Amino acid sequence: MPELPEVETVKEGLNQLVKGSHVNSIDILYPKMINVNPEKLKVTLTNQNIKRIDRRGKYLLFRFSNDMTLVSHLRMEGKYDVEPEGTEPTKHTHVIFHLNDDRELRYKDSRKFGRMYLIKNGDEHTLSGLGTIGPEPTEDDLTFDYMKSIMNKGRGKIKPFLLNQSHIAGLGNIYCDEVLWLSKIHPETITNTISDNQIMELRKNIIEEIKMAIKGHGTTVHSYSNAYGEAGQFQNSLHVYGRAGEPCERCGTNLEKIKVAQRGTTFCPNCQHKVTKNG
DNA sequence: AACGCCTCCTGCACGC
DNA sequence: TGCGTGCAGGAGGCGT
Repeated sequence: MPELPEVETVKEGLNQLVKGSHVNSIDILYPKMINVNPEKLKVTLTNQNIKRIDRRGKYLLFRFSNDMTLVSHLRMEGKYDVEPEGTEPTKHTHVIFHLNDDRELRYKDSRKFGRMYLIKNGDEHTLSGLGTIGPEPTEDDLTFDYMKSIMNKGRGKIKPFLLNQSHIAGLGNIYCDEVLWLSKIHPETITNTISDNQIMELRKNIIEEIKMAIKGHGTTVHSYSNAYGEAGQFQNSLHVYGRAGEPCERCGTNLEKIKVAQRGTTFCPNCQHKVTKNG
């Protein structure tokens, strides 16, 4: 499931492969995934250049030469491939951008969970998800004061709190479990009981983990690959995700898998505590 | 306002 | 073998 580091890797690949490319025509094979009707999308983006691709949280933002933006969210299985013109589309190919150099940019998605939105530049705030997205998990954007203020308002469990993109942008199920393990916080800890020292630790781990995962070109699980079709490296650096039943690297206790807010959650029952401010 | 629950969609792992 | 069943999961929408 692509999270921020995977989407960043895809963005980098797309900028190298299709930045500056001219769109000759567009085929839309699965219209349901787009928030405007197919004709409108075709009319708007045909004969435009892809100026560049940006990223915000897990959203890709294709900037076109007519000041329009195609927002693309990969959700679970979405990916982009660049292939020679005329390659037979697989059954998971949903949108094809025909470029003017005998190549095609193809959106593929085996689960059809991904979504695209067409907006004017600057109208990002009008989209329900992107419009309310929280700060990027970086040293400059995710300040301690911000973390403290939102966490002190959180009455629910920390895991779903971190998955909520309006709090912090880009964390998904994998990196959530990882940063909670790194911070020794139980995933069911009530958010506003977490001490300032733990908030500081959690913030540090979120920023560091995302930075390292981007360096490793993301985590490869299931079908994820970047626009080159390459796999990421970071799955080799995961401590809990996908390791239920294996011993914790810190204390040797077998890692457990539970459900928290309908999400599979792996953690160490021994060294991840529901510590409160009062001890 | 903040949170919980349901839905989308398909591939895959099961059990018989 | 092949069928049916249940599960996974990000985020949007809705109810509380």
